[in-house]
Amino acid sequence: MLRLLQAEFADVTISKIRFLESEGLVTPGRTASGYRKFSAADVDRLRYVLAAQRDQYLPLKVIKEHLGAIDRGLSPAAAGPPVAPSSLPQTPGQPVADDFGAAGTELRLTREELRSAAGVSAELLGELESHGLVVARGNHYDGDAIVIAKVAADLAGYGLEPRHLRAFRTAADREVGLIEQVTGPRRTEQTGELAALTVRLHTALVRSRLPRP
Amino acid sequence: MLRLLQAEFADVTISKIRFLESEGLVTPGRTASGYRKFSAADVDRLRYVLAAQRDQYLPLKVIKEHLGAIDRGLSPAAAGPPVAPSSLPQTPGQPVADDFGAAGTELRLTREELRSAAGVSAELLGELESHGLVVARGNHYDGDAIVIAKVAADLAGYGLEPRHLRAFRTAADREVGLIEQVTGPRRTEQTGELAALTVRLHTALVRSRLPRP
DNA sequence: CTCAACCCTCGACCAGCGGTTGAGGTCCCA
DNA sequence: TGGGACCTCAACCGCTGGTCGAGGGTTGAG
Repeated sequence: MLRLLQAEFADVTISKIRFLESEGLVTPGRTASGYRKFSAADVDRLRYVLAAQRDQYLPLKVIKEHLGAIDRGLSPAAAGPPVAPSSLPQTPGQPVADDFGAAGTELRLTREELRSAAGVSAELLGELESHGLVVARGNHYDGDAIVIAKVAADLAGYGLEPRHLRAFRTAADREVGLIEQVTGPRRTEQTGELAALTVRLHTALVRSRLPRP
Repeated sequence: MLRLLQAEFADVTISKIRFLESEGLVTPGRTASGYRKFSAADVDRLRYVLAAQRDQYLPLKVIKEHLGAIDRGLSPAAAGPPVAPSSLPQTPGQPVADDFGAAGTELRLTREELRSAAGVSAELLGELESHGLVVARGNHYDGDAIVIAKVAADLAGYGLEPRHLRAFRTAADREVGLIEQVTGPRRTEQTGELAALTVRLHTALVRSRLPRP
């Protein structure tokens, strides 16, 4: 069976297969005396693993998850290729990464810098400020303001204007209030962790309540 | 510009970017005094690199080839996912993390499976249900329920119990209500996009309102 | 029964990737 | 003119994905 796979994958060795087994990617049967006995299904599985490594460069951890998904009757989500650069309208992107750790020095943008970084009109920005969505700290704005302004601009494209977004502000305020009740008003190690958790909770709740596809 | 990318990719650091430059993946301009000066195109390029790493697990060597191909006007060959072994019932995948795209077949877990997947006590799960945080759909639970239950368990470690989390439920309901006002009660292409946007808005708002480090 | 050719396990070791760290120095503007 | 942000370069590091070898059992041909 080793020869069989070697026909297809040049660099497979016994030790590699043993290693893959030790990582839980295959679990061949055993003979009475302890020799491995590979079924056709085991060989298919190995083929899948080796192909995923060679052709998709996937790390074993991810391949293992895929196999797990396949076992449970799902098919692994194959992330498409990222959007090529130099196509400018990048805005509708991934949700913001859940990083609430202590950022280094904060970005300090002037109002004009913020406007151009987010690509929003002065008018929209004004509205966002008057509804308390974007706030300046001593006449400078930080990186979150960029994200907020960009998203607000996108939402405007769906007919949602700043005034419709006030509820988000109050929800966020309440969320932060809750966090501060737990960790106190000063920023600590826990503050970021807690924020990451609550935001995850929020995200999952929203998703779970969306109409089913 | 570092902060700009950090909004999208949590773990980018200055040293990482310098490393990427040393590997020839970006070549930002320099000021007279030797400081790096990143053009919008450079930032796009970095975005591409980081997205490829995070979402496709591509090694830098491969990403570099892709970039080279793009520069020469080609589009990078994206290897499709390998053929699944032993062709089990192929159903579209489980939504990963913050993916609001049209999920295919949902995960369907029994209560007990959910409990063990999330690692929570029957008691906690009961409370979560009675507060409407976790809901069964015809006595099965989906993947979001796992996330919700796990996070709730973590939050319990901070003294936040299910009853403290009701506000999250109502906030999520309102958010979904708003989305449905725009896209209608049926799930469409837009529903997911809009949800991703609002969740991003929420996240950025929370972060912006956290006490400064 | 014996011997060669396999197979097993387990722990030590290893190379490369993808960065991080720190020392030593420059730049710049408040 | 002080301090914070930036520079370079070399050393270091942790993790992944294995390989190697010692020590020992199994199998089948002769």
